[in-house]
Amino acid sequence: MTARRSEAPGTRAGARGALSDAAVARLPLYLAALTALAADGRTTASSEELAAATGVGAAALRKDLSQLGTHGTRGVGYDVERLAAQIAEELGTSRARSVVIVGVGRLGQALADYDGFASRGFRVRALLDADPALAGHEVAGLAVRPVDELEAAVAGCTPCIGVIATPAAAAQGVCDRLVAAGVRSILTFAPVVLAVPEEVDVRRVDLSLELQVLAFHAQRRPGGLPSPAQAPAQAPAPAAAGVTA
Amino acid sequence: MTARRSEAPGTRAGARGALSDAAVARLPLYLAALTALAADGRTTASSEELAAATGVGAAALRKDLSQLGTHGTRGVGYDVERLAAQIAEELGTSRARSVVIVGVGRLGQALADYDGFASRGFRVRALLDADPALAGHEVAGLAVRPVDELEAAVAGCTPCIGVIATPAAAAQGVCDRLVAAGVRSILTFAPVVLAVPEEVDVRRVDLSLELQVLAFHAQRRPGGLPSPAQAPAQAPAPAAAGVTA
DNA sequence: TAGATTGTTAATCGATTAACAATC
DNA sequence: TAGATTGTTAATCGATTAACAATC
Repeated sequence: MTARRSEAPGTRAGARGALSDAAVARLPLYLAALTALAADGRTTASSEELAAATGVGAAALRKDLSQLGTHGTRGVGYDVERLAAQIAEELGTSRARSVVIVGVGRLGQALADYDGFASRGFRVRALLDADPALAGHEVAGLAVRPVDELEAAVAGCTPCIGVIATPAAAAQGVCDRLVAAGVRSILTFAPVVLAVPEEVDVRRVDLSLELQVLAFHAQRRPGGLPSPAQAPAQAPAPAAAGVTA
Repeated sequence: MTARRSEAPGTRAGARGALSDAAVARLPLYLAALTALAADGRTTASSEELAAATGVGAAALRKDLSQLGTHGTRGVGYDVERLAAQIAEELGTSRARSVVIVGVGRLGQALADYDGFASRGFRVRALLDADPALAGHEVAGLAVRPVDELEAAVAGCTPCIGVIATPAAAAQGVCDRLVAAGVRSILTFAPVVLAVPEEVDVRRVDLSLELQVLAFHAQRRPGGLPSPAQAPAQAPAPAAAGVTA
């Protein structure tokens, strides 16, 4: 039941190397699709179905799964329950994982009671904020603690994933403390590049980046933005009006 | 869908083809780094500096910028202000862009007053929610409107980027309405694959996906998760002490 | 000029797609 | 068996890196 990744050197070696980063990022998509299928009472699914449900190519999907060491059945497809369990195992999602959130502004609060975390085995163990006014406040069933208690909070949550939802200026300091406290996995929402030791895994979600990419595409779409029919040449909008319908 | 660039037809054409998706996603990083440098009073920056600040390779960065049609100066580097302006222009960030947010739960609220949006030229024009109890409530200076008014709200916000922050079950319906109302760019936080016509650009941010990817890496990290005990083996710091400098 | 650094090409690396033999 | 669908290989495509000539 443990990670059989470092498997016995007898099993057809070479079959599965490490999954590529791109492949790993697709695993949660497969898992979500399988969960939905299972909820519908489906017991098997073909690579084509899963591909359609996830937006991934069928060939890529089959390759990912085979590298996982799964066993679909030729002529039939994959066993929904079994594959879901296998992916969950692979992702470490079958075990509960602990999370500490630093920064309890609106975003931190939103994350604290985000359904998608709990339903995938993530348990928020502590909420920390530098603002003393917030301390004691209850969010998502947890009392917000002063950031001084970061180390203590992390100690009570191994292995711990740290989530940084502070303003950009505070992020590196918080990151340093998390790392010093032993946290090796960090998800940050602060729009800064965090410096960390090599063994620490940082993933960054930049909300405004996504919007900027959309804006880029919109701008060069044929009828998208460039033709400002009624829009004033440069200055786009007064931004004053109430807009109300 | 040739990425027809509108620029003044005189600038050495042919030099830049369409930027790859990967390159486009790096533009906001460059812009942020340049903004930070400008704030520090720096007037020029080399590709090496920008690479270090963004975590991108210097060669890749130079290639991206040259495809943008920029002009750095050999032996000197890039003009910080000028390059920032050029990238902002390219991203459409220099013009204010309008945004409508559907779903005003915690996440929607967090997005509504996220600094990173406003500071990059995104203006939230309307907040919509299906819950009548929320209607009229003020969030980030805007009154929440009933979702019935979606079409009207979109009409008052061209060109409009739609942000979906509803529960998964509601997402496709909202998406359909946005598309019908003319929205071509959608950012969704709902963990479902949205079906849209080809001309609509959808980007999806899946918060739990990021956490799952972190969990995957943690699980196969040498001292990461597999060892159940407190694993002092590799762990560098005791994690107990106050750590205060 | 001498030193620095870009813009660009060629080489490498990796990921996706297509195809099909294996096999349920 | 006949039909379906996997697992895997080979081909394609794209992105990153290295290197260096151009040139400020």
